[in-house]
Amino acid sequence: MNITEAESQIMQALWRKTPLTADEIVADVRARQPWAEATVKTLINRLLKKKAIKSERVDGRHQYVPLVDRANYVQDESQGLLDRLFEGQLAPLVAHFAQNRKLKREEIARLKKLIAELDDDD
Amino acid sequence: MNITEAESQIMQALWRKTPLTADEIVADVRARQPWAEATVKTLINRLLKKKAIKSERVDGRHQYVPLVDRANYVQDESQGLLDRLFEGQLAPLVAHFAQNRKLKREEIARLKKLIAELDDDD
DNA sequence: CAGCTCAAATTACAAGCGTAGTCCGATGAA
DNA sequence: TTCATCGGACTACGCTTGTAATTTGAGCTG
Repeated sequence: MNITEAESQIMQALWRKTPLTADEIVADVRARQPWAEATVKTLINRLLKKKAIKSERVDGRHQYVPLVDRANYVQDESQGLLDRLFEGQLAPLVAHFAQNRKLKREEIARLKKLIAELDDDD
Repeated sequence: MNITEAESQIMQALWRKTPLTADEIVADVRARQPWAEATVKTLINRLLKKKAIKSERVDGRHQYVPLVDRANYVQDESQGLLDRLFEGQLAPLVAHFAQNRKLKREEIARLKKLIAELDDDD
């Protein structure tokens, strides 16, 4: 039930806008990836088989809709990374980026604001 | 030159302690994964072929040493995730976790401290 | 020296994946 | 009605990955 890297391009398209026809997916994906049309079609079919998306015939054409939720997917992927590399926690990741000076001033500002709001919320 | 999920277990072992003999790697990895010894050996060899680790014969036995740097690997993986799912930026990731209430009070505190220090540093 | 033992290297093999071409059936045009 | 077209389904194929067994080679043992 795993969505592969390549397949995730199709999901991204559907997450941006739903539903889409096969053509629209192809167009969206091909704007980003140098794949043949047939390749995108294959990916769509694999996702159908995996029940990650579904299709319904709407007057002649197929419309595709995601069945897996983006937030969910993102959560799983992210947590997976944290688990593999950062003992499951977010702070060490942030620390890593901080240490490696991979944070632009603007990002720091955003983070700061975020954290502050968090505090309020909680 | 890609390190797969399974292979990364061997890397983790070597990053924890270097150098290690094949036996030691096997022991370390098998403490975490239910893999046959042969499997771990295979992974070691694939990493050798990929030049992700090297071995040197030290009186009869082979000693294995990582050639790729952990910080580097972590950086690449993390950035990859950010690129794929968060427009390459850290703040959206943190925001995602925040929104999904995946942050424990303690983690928030840690983040807060981190960000504060960052500010100082910078 | 002949065999045994253990580590290292080689080989195996199915499933998944990236990448894509081909086939088939419905729909519209002539 | 026949033919061309087009979208969707099916087939293809080599590479990678997970998982592991088998073979080889070097040193130890008798």
